[in-house]
Amino acid sequence: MEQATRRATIADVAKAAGVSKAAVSFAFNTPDRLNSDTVARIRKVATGLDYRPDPVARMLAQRRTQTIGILTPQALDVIFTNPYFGEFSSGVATAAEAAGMALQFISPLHGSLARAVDRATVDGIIAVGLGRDHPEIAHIRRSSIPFVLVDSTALPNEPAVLVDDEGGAAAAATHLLELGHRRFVVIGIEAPSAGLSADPTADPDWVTSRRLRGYRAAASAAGIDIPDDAVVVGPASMDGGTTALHRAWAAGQRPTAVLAMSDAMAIGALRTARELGLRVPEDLSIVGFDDLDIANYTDPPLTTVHQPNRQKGEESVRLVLDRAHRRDMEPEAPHYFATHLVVRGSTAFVPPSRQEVIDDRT
Amino acid sequence: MEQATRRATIADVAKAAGVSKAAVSFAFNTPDRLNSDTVARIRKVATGLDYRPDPVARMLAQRRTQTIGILTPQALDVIFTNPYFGEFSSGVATAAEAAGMALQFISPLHGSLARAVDRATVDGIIAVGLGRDHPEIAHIRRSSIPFVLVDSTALPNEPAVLVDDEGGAAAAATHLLELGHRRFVVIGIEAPSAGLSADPTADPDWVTSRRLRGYRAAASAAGIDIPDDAVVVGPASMDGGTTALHRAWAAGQRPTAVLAMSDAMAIGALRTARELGLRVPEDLSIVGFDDLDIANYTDPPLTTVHQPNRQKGEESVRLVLDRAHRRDMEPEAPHYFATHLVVRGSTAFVPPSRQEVIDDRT
DNA sequence: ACGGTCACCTAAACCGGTTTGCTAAACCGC
DNA sequence: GCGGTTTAGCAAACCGGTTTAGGTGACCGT
Repeated sequence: MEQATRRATIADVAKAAGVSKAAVSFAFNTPDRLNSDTVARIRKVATGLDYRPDPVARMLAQRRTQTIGILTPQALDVIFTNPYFGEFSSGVATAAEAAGMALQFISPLHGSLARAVDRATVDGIIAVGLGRDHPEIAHIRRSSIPFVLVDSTALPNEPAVLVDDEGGAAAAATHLLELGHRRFVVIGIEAPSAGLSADPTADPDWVTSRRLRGYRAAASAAGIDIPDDAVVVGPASMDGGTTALHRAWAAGQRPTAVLAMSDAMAIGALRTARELGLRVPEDLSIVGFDDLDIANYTDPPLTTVHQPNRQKGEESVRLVLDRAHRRDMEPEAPHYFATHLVVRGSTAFVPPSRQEVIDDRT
Repeated sequence: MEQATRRATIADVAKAAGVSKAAVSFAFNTPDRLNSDTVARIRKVATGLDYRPDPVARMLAQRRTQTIGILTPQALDVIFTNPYFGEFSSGVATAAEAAGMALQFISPLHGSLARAVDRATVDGIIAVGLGRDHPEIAHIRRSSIPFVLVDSTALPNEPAVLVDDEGGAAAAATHLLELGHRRFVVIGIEAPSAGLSADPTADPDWVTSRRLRGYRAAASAAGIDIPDDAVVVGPASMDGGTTALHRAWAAGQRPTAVLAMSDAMAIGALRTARELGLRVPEDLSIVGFDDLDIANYTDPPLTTVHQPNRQKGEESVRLVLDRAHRRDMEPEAPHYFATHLVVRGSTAFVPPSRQEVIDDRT
């Protein structure tokens, strides 16, 4: 009784309907080429056989996959719990869906990004946060798959989606300086596969370097120095933020304000502050970066640098699709988005009491 | 000068190396079948030509895609910003990576989940949160792609990953009852495409129904009633939680405790409490559900029902891969995970002052 | 009655790999 | 020096669609 349950192929439908494979294909893809009665008949037979064209065969024949890939140097399990990525991907998804494109995530497979790229069946790649030191950039390039770089200035002649990191960072620092703060701790994002390089700012293209330049530019304009030992880094997560600030505190840092390079880390810092018995913003000001949805829901609500996360995602697919369609390869200028400070509740004037504490430290 | 930049195919490599296509294929996949010198030569030629086997052609020939799909009835843009999904997907990614599987997201394409399923090139599907009312379940079934249901009791005879929703919910309610609370507001998750059905508990399989049963079971065991108008629903987001609690308040509800069915909504409720001038937990207790990472970072830290989000993801891929490999289709029992209450700082004894407020209401 | 159009449909090539016989040569023991 | 077994590699079928280049017959005007 039990059928062999092999799916019906286009040949089965053709035979059953007494037409050629081509006719069946036409019936679905370009029905205008067929008599409408024939189309109806073929469609009916197809439905009866529960025919569903094999998407893989279709991809091969058409040489396009209708899929775009999001590539990240970090493993997916960390990516998916990073709300910044969530918002960015959300933007990607919006635009991809509008364009009828499916979405695939490309991340190191057994540790190798190159292998993952080779196995990816995509028409275009959106590569997020690839530093100059990532050799896979060259690999992607050679693969001749259109791509766009996000948050990376590593390849100035390739299409890219960027934000004004330095400007945003400067605005954050300036805000704190205007509130009277002079002693900062900076919480940076560690490079993904930075490997052994102890210096998080070794790569001048890495986001931490860019934002740090912004902080320092504003500070030095006010005659203030942000020394290297006031900079701590960690993974861009809440836990990373908590740990980083604890580490700075343990190392003797007694800031009145914290400049965090991501909201997730800022939320972590918020917790460290509680654990240290510091009230925010009365005892310690904290400003984040990203302006995640959740920045509005913390207590106090987070002062942070806004960047258009979802919009960056949408723009990325626009660029990569653009490039996939007209392959003329004219080098496109990087697309820069503006950033701006959003002042909420986590920053305040520097308290005189804390000022003493600062002078206390040796 | 400029090459035609067509990628080298296996035929090109074969010709250049003076061997057959089969030999090239063997050189990469089953080198044992060839003389090792030949393998080396072929590999060298391939490298020289920058040959990279077309993954699509390979999929077609092998009839497997090495990809698993995560299917959701909601659009991807909402999924990606839902931290519960993030943690679940994180678990999926971990196990998928270990198995060498790529990950694809399947969500309604131009509004149609069925169309999205038909276009998906996956070896297995992990379907999250599909209610009994989703007709696409039948579609997936017919498609003969192995699948596993997550958070859905709609198909008792199919492999599924579930948690003890009722038990967890009962534990949450019991905890509050023991703290003396008697007046609750329940914040539920609205059904995705519930459509016009005003009643969020219309579908007894829907997560909101399951958890509500748990809350009510515990309450009625204590002789307490949770009336329908103490139940408000919204999307499972922070904003959904904020709005829902505001709506309940506006409708005259004056609870001493809030039972939220997701941590995201609980965080939203936390904000509503602040906006209403209520301190948590002094004036209002709030307990969430999910035990997201962030539940540890709110102020106060969130009392919530723990469920193993990542583990559910990992188990899902294990089940679906299992089913894909040995296709014997023996119906497997649903896999249930336990839940348990995690008491943190957002719940406390009901305050006498608030008790008066309650008696105040008309 | 005949060449020309047009509408409709087909045969066959193609996409780029994998896999299944099968053959030819080398090796082997006796 | 002969049958039997390995070893190495090839040709061709195959996966399941799409697409191109015709072919067939009906209709049409003259």
